Amino acid sequence: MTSQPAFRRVEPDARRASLIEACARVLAREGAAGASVRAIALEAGVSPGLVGHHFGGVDALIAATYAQVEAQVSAALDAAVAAAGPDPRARLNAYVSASLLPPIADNALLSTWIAFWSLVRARPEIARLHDEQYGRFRAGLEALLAEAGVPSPALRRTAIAATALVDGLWLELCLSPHTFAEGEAAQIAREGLAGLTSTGR
Amino acid sequence: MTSQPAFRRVEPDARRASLIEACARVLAREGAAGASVRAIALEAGVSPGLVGHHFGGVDALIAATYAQVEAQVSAALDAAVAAAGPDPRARLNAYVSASLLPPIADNALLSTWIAFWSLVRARPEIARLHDEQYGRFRAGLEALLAEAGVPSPALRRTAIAATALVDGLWLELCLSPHTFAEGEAAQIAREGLAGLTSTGR
DNA sequence: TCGCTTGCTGAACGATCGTATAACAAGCGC
DNA sequence: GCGCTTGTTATACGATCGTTCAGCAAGCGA
Repeated sequence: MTSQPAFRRVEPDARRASLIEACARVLAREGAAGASVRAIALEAGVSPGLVGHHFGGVDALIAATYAQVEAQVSAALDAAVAAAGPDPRARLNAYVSASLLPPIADNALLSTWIAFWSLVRARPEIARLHDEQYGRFRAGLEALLAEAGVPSPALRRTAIAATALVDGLWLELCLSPHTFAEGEAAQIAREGLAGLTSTGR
Repeated sequence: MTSQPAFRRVEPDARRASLIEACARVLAREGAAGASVRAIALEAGVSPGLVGHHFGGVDALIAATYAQVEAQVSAALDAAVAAAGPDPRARLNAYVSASLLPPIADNALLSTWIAFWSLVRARPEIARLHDEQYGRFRAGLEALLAEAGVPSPALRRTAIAATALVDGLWLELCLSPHTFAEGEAAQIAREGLAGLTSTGR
C-alpha cells in the first residue's frame, strides 16, 4: 500500500503564520505560563523544533504574535470608525464601543493581552511593542477627540483618561467576565467618555 | 571555638509573614514567571522545603501574598480618606489620588499586581481573591460617590467607570512608567472623576 | 525517474520546576 | 545539663522547560 506523507512541506511565511495563530490560541486558552514551545507546536500540529527553526526562539514567536494580534485589533477599530460615518461624536463612540464589544472584547483575545502584559517586565522586546501599541491607541483616540472638538490643551490628558477608562473596563471584563456584560461595559464607556469630554471643553 | 547556630527557629506565624514578604519582593522584582519556590526561599534566607512546610505549596503562598498586599493597599486607602477630613468631594479625591500616588503607585507594588493578574486564569483561588478585591475597591468608591451626591441609579455605573479609570491609569503606570509622571496620573484621575460624576447627576 | 534543496522531525541535553521526605538541630521545659 | 518537640535543612525524584542538531524525506526541477 502507498503510505501517505508523514508531514507536509509549507513555505516559510505560511508556516510562520500558522505558528503565530497557534501561539495566540494557546495564550488565550492557558495564559502565558502555558505557552511553552511544546504546547504551541502541538497546537500547530508540528514538531517542537520548528519553532526554533522559524523564529530562533520562543520569545521571538511571542513577540510576533503580539504584533499580529495588535494589528488585527487596530484594523478592527479602524473599520468600526470608518463604518460610523462622518459625525465626529459617532466616530468617537464607535472607536470606544468597538474596543469593548466582540470581536475585540472576545474573552480569548483579552486573555491573550493579559498574557502579553505579564511578559512586559521580563521581555524588553515585548515592552517596546506595548509602548508602540499604547501610543497608537492613544493617538487614534486623540485624533478622534480633536475631531469632536476637544481643545488642544486638554487633548493629551483627555486621551489618556479615555484610554485608561477603556483599558480598565477591558481588564475587568477579562479577569472576571461575570461582573458585567460586554454590552454594559461599552455603554459605561460611552457614558464615561461623554463625561470626560464635557469637562475638557 | 564556639560555632554559631546554622539557622534560627522562628514561630510559625512570624516565619509565614517573612515568606510572604519575600514572595512579594520576588513578584515585584521578577514577575510571576520568576516567583519559584527556590527564588522565594533564597530571598527569605531559608531552604526551599520551608515553603511546602508552612504553606503546603507555592500556590497557597502566592494567594496569601495577594491577600496581604491587598490588605495593605486597602488600609492605605482608608487612611488617606480618613486624613482628608469630612468634605465628601475631598474624601473622594483622596481615595482616587492615593490609588495613583506612592506608596500604592510604587512600581514594585504595581508589578506585583500585574503578576497576580497573570495568575487569575490559571489559579481559581487567585481569581476568587481578585473578585473580592475588586468588589471591595468598587464598594468603597460607591460609598464615597454616594456621599458626594451621585444619585442611586447612576451609582453602580459611575463606580465601575471610576474604578476602570483608576485601574487603567494604574496599569499604564506599571507597564511603561515613562509615559507620564506619578503626579500627572493622579491629576488626570481627579479631572476624569470630576467629569464622570458631573454626567451622573 | 532521479537528485537536490531544504522544510521538518525527533531525540537528547542541561537547567529548573514543585513536591516529598528523612535526617538534623535549635531551644524550651524539666 | 538533658531529653523532646518540632522548625529547618538537604537531598532526591519525576516532570517540564528552551534549545540544539544530525538526519530524514517531501516535492520540485531536470
